[in-house]
Amino acid sequence: MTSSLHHRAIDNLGTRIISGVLPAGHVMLAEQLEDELKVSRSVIREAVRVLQSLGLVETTKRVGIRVLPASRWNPFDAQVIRWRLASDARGAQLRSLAELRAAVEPAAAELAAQNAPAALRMELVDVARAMREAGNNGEVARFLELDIRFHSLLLSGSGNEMFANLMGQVAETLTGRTVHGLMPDHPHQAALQWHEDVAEAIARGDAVSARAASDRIMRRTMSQMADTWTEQPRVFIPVRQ
Amino acid sequence: MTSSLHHRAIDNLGTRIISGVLPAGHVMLAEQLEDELKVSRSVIREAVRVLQSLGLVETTKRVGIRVLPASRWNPFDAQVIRWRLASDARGAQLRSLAELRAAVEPAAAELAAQNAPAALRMELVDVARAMREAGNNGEVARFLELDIRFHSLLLSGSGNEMFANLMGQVAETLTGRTVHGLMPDHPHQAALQWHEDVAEAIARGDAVSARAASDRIMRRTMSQMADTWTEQPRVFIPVRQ
DNA sequence: AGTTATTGATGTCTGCACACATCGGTGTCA
DNA sequence: TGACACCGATGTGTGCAGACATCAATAACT
Repeated sequence: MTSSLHHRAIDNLGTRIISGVLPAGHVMLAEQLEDELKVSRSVIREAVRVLQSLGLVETTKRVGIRVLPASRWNPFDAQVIRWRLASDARGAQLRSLAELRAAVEPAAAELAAQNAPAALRMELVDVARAMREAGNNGEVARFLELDIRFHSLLLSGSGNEMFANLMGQVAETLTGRTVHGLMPDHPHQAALQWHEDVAEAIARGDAVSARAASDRIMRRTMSQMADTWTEQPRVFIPVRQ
Repeated sequence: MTSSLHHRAIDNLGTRIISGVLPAGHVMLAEQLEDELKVSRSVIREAVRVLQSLGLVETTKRVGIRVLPASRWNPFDAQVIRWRLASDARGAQLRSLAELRAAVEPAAAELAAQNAPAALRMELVDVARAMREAGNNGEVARFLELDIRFHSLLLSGSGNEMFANLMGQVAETLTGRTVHGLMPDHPHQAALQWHEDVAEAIARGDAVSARAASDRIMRRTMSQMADTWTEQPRVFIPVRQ
């Protein structure tokens, strides 16, 4: 299960590294981790190997297990994102995800207008119309469900597996926004209209209009959230020489 | 080193899974992999744990190690990308990366104009000017080097670690384009000008112009490459219910 | 200063006990 | 007779313990 010793060891170490409790440069010994987590060597070793593949640690003979700086972490890994969302860097992570989404969704809309399967285009139109209904009726939970489905269909319909992979993060973002009460009970008519515009443009294969409408949604979303993360420190990843 | 038994086991299995030699649904046994790769159980177990975290396999008691479909692979993992570039799906992977880059770079330019450190802005201008010089003189190798640095600085300067993480992939893309002779010895003047436009807009904090100029570069790049991957099959990732 | 020996950590291998999902047999009931 | 629920055998991953191999940082030596 997800609560095997292996997964618990990964989560324990990953949480402590990303939260900063175990800072970059900190060196640990496998043996020390064994009695700290009360597990055997194989559990520690398998966990360390996974953390290594995520860029969280590196192992050196004669030295031990060294924690790597944040610039080495794989920022696209779902688990890394989850750990960051649970840390002090939550705001910065949300901003990064929002910026990525704002960049990707209009491109995905353009591609979906060119490539999406017919069934997906039709469902997109249906979902956009259902969103208006749920939004006008103040059905918050149903609106969230439809909103997630709309944006998932959009990303999936792009035919770009990297775009599609962002479905999970988008769903978490939208859910978080609703749970934290940042969504009005009755979404703005303009936003509802733009969703329908995107769906209909994709349905008729109008890539330019699809991108434009999606871009409007994203710009509005970004400007709404901008003040949430004012003054979140930015992490600049150095350019390797 | 990277040629430890552990890494070789990961590479062996990863290559075979992503190339399709080991198809989705195929079930392997840890013991069988031991004598197939002539390594011990611990090596196999640690390798399988890593492949599991990449979404390439899942393990089930009483069943074995099952290969997962491509829709479960982590498309952002550098190793997965490398394996795909070495497989039949090379064209599709290059297209996905190009589409992602086309979506991200203009957004990165916009953010860099707002957030980049002063030193980075100045270097960006210098690099853009050096690119023109190297391009006009037909110094292909130097131009490639500067091109990589320019786009790396841009992504880094955005202050978004996800954007910055694409530096490696962009470098590989640009290098591949040059190595495969898809780049003219003397880059077009318009492209050189747009690079300077991006740099200068970022230098003066003009986010709108920076995005517009970057967008022109990306649109040109995409239209140049579009015919390279015509008829590459697209992978549609299903929306989870 | 350069070279060699030591040492201590990860890397690799192996045998064992345990947990538990699957499968097939058995018994019960309609 | 047939369908179904139960239950134990089986096989596989999971976790553990101990050993030796390997290699690089450091110390010792020339």
